[in-house]
Amino acid sequence: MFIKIDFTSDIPIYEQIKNQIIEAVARGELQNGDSLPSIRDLASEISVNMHTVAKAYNELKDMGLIAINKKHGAYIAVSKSYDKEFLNEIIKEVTPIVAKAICKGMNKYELIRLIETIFDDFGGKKDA
Amino acid sequence: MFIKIDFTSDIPIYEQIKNQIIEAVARGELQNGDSLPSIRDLASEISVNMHTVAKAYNELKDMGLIAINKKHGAYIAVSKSYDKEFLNEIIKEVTPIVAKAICKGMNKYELIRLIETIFDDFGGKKDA
Amino acid sequence: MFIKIDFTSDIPIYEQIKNQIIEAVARGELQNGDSLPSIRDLASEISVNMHTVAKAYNELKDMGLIAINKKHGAYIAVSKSYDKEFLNEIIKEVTPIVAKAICKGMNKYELIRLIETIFDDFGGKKDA
Amino acid sequence: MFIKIDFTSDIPIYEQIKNQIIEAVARGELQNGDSLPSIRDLASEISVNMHTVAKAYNELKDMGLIAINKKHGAYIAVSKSYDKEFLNEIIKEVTPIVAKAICKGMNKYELIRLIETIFDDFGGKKDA
DNA sequence: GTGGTCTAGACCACA
DNA sequence: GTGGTCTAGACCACG
Repeated sequence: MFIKIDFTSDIPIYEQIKNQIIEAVARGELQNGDSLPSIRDLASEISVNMHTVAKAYNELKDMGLIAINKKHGAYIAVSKSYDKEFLNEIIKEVTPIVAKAICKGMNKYELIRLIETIFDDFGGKKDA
Repeated sequence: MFIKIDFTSDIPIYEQIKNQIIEAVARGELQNGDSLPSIRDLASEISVNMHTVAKAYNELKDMGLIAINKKHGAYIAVSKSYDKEFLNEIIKEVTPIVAKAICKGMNKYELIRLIETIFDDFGGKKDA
Repeated sequence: MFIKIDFTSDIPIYEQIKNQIIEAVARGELQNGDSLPSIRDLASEISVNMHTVAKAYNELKDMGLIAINKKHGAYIAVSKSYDKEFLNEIIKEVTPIVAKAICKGMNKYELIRLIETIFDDFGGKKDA
Repeated sequence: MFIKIDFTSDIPIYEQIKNQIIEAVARGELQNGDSLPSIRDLASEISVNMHTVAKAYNELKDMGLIAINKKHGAYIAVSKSYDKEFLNEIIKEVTPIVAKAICKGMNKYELIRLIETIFDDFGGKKDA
């Protein structure tokens, strides 16, 4: 499986798992219907506890990115729609980063270029 | 003072202090040489522990945003220059957010517009 | 057959089957004597395990909604009478929902209107 | 403390904790700002594991009923507003119960009386 | 075989 | 002293 944990990072393990799955979906590597490894399988593969993987999966479920059931385990099921609440969340997350960039003298076009590059690295063709 | 803590948020208090100071600098409200309240004053004003304010100030110092000395206390001392390391940090922070936005169906131009708006809200004139 | 399973839901499948049959009876679509599909037929139709359908049927039998025999299979056999025990069960189920609604600021008349609407959607004429 | 767990019930312990707190809020016994026992205290008091209480508290937080922070622990912080999503959730929960009642021959007015009684038991004066 | 719940006990960050 | 994260290992319900 594609997930790599950095045990020295101060980002919680479950967050790392979550992020890597989100990024795989953004990259198009995981598509609707694709199934994720079972909680126990992934846990043993990356040498973490079952509960840690379970927490990641549950938060992905809450985000509307995957569905979980006992028959098929966890699989990608993206509900593609962003509401005002989601936008506010994004804004809250991005604002301090933008502020930091401004403080360090980054200008608008440099920042936008950066975002664009990151976006395109996910396979921006989809939206070109 | 301009700092408002949301004790309900799950962003740590020291992080909230840090962010609000960063944002005040980005907005131009705080400029090089402006002095920050003393640790004890700010702590008592916003009803938090001195350690908490100290932690925020120390991290701001490490970021190169403020300087601290016994004579003048803490004051803004921005070194407006970003190196590759800083860029990598920004990228690491922004990447999962961009991925999340893509998963939820946001396209590149919507995302860029969002960033632009946030940027401009800080008083983008400086860099236009 | 009229049953649709949502494999994404976290309501167990056997519960979904049960609920949909109960609701069909409430709507009057299924009436006393009407026969239900055989366990294997329904199972294959909605692509679930036979055990799952059997569990749903058994619970419906325990509720006094259907009867099962080898000759006719499962058929609707409602005993329209509720005792104190049934009332207590209903109360236990409804209480936390009412409490939640109150916490969220719903008032009595809003709640009652909601229940009335749900009731009428089942074809309230029968009891008006 | 007021929480009583039924270890023989098939309702998960964390759900029982959640419900009892919701009901205490609905009854007005717990009001905005009132603090809940710390996770560990409540856990030891009702003889369950820390994590079980933590799960209950976290779900209450997600529901917008309590806030949690390290300074004050958990305390009531109701966000009183119900949106369409909340209504849909209530409807989904109530519908099968109403259907069951109809099947058993309950009529609309009996059902409404029942709901009214439950509502009033929470101290309906607030909304009279 | 799948996830869900629960326990016991540990360590850490925040305040 | 508070909650947050993580581990190890158990039992159960669902399918």
